Amino acid sequence: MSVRVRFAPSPTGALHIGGIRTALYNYLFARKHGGTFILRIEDTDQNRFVPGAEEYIIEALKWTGLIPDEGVGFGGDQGPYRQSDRKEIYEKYAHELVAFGHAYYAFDTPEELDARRQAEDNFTCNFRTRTSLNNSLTMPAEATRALLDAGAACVIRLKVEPEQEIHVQDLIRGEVVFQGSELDDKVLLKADGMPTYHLANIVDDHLMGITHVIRGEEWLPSTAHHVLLYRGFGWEDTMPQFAHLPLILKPEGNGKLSKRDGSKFGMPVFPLAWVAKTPEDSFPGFRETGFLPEATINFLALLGWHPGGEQEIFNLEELAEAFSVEHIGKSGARFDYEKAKWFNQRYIMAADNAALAEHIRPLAGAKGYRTDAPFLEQVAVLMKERATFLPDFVEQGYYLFEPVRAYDDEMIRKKWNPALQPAFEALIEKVGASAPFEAAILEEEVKQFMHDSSLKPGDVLPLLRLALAGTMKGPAVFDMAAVLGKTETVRRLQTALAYFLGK
RNA sequence: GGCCCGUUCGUCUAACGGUUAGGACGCAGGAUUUUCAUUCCUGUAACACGGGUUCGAUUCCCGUACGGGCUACCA
Repeated sequence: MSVRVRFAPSPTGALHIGGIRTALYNYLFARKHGGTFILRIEDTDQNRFVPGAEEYIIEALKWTGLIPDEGVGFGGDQGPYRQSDRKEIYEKYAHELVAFGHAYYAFDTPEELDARRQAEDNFTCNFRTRTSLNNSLTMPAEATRALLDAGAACVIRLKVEPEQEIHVQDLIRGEVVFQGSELDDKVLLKADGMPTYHLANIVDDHLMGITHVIRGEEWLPSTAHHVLLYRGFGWEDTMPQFAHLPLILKPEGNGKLSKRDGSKFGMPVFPLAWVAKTPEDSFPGFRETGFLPEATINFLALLGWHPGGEQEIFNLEELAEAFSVEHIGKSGARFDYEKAKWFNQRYIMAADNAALAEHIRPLAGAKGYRTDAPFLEQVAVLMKERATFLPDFVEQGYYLFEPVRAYDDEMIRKKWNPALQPAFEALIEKVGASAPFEAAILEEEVKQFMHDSSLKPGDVLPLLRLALAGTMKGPAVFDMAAVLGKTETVRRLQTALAYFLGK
């Protein structure tokens, strides 16, 4: 049987970076086994629905290159893939489960249950308490019928039998055992007619032929209920295999990575920016911070998984080839932003100049800079070994696009000397006469000039660099000069000389 | 509180009874580059603790501690 896996997020807001990792592992598993990767939208909670969240999820998957084979926005013949479009299906199955004797109608209102929770410690709906609640188990059949016919608000709950052990074979954790007596009677169908996660999940996974459920560890405790549902429906023989992923933890301190950590540590924890009504609720993503999607994926893949061996850099195909559930770690992985930056730097360095130029174009355009490909490719060549993020090309390397904004006065004080003026003027003349204006030739000429005028490289080169870039950081001086062109180079030398003299 | 899961350098991890416990990030030092970065060397640092099992435990079992998750008509 061919592998079918699904990524099933809820459109309750921006998709967390941990969600992307879950999608990634599902994607890799599907690719590895020649299977199918499905996107299913789990929007059964109408109260938590957030407009734009579904679009965000789809865009995030597209950005990272984790393209589903089937799903909302991606076609497929096992749909609909949005749970709110499948409401009647769940209702039918829920009632069927009641008929089978594995579920029951419960008429207790949320308020009544809350009252019991207040009054009793550890109150929960289970085999013990259901005998003292209002449901089709405790009420005469006619009374239940009457309430149902009258349209009384009610939910359908799973009837968990206490005298049983539920064994879950987890691909990552091995066998996990739960006692039936410890499990609560989970709501399957809510009063509004919508299913809960538990019901919808099992019905959809079964109907969609899902073979492996790869999801976050937070689902491990409820997996026992899920097994009971498969059993109740008589689907246990085709029940998918489970793999519960370790969570992504905060960079420091306790707990799992949260939205707050993003602003707290000044780093993205979402793939894409989220634009909300207020700035406080908006935040940038990996994309806007200037991460390459390939680097983001590589970083995420290794957060909780490693194939063994000493390779660190993997593209998507290599990841899919190397992927195996057995190598997924069991413990939570701390989000290591330094490592994420390292990956990005590596990917920028290794990137094709033309591709980098395309990434730089919108950033340059936003600042009103030149955006022609030949020029941007030259910028890429000069800056790629110095950039951690994409915006670094136009921010750190701004002087390649516009005149020097500020000079490093400290350095000028060290290197400039009024006695140098004649030599500097002669140098400007020399540079202005250089042709063709190329880095290697220019370098040769300037070296000859230094030799002829008995000047040391340390006397001249730093000043040249200061004149062109204003700072001591940056690409080789002659490379910069070549990219700037003769006219601009000479202009900057003159401007700088005037500035030096004014000091 | 109850249930479930976990625990190797600061961080991500390798190891699947016998290793000088390996790699990567970070950090520190050095070389190259008369800038920065890159590159290349070197160094730093870990088997949570206590019992077993075994000729031998980081590795298997039990317990403790610590961490995490779940405990909604949320997913």
